[in-house]
Amino acid sequence: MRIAEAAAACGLSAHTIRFYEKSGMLPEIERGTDGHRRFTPRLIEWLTLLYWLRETGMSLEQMRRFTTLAKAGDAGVEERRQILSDHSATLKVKRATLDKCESILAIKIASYGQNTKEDDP
Amino acid sequence: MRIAEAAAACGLSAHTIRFYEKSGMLPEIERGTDGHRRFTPRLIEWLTLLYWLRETGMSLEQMRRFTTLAKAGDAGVEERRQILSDHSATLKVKRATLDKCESILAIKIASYGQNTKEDDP
DNA sequence: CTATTGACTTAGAGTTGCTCCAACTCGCTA
DNA sequence: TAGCGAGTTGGAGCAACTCTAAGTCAATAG
Repeated sequence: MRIAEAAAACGLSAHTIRFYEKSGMLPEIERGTDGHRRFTPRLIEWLTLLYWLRETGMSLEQMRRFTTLAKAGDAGVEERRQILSDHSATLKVKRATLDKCESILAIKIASYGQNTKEDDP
Repeated sequence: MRIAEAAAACGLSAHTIRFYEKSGMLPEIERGTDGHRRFTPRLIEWLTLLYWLRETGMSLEQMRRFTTLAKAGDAGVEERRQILSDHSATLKVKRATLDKCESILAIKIASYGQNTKEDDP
């Protein structure tokens, strides 16, 4: 699999995949005789996980740490679990933020019917 | 109200408030004889709304547009409503993203018990 | 057998949205 | 009058992309 296909499969752009590689967030990627990257299904899965982590706000720093642990094998499994469950906790907070904002928006939108001066400074 | 209090009240930092002002996302702010900004309750409300919009991912560009419309008064009320309801729709998408990621995390975390090789590249 | 097309490569500049720093002013207390 | 604390400004720095320029390589078209 080449980079364009990989990008389509995992959700990241080709640019971002290269950027992630350079930033040390990916395992070594094999190259073909043409020097182009070749992506295995395993790697696509990894990229897809990174996509979701990033999409929900994990920092590159955290993702780098996570990758480093994964490369180290069994030793880091406990910290890896910790990182993921911490992230899961922050998702709950983010959801509460969305909910709060939605209710503010609903009130605000409703107020426009009554009172067009609502926003004036 | 001075900038520090305003920051505490709306959730934005003093730095960010100044930055938003310079970027044209706030109405004119009065100054005291000392040249310091004075914040009215009205303005605090406005800042609080911006805080929630930004916190949930609205771009500064959108927020600038929204402010411009608000300054224009009644004329822009329809577009303002549109901006807010568009944003509300993107919040629903974001929530779906969070949910999806949470379920991926749950599966991943569970898999660490069974199979510590799970992540290896 | 060249020539062009298209997908890839790299290094590096640009963008967004802050965040912090340096150097300054002002009003106030001691 | 000296120092403190809260504010002021312009500008540098940072994260996480995102895009551009200039080039390589393989394959097909003429």
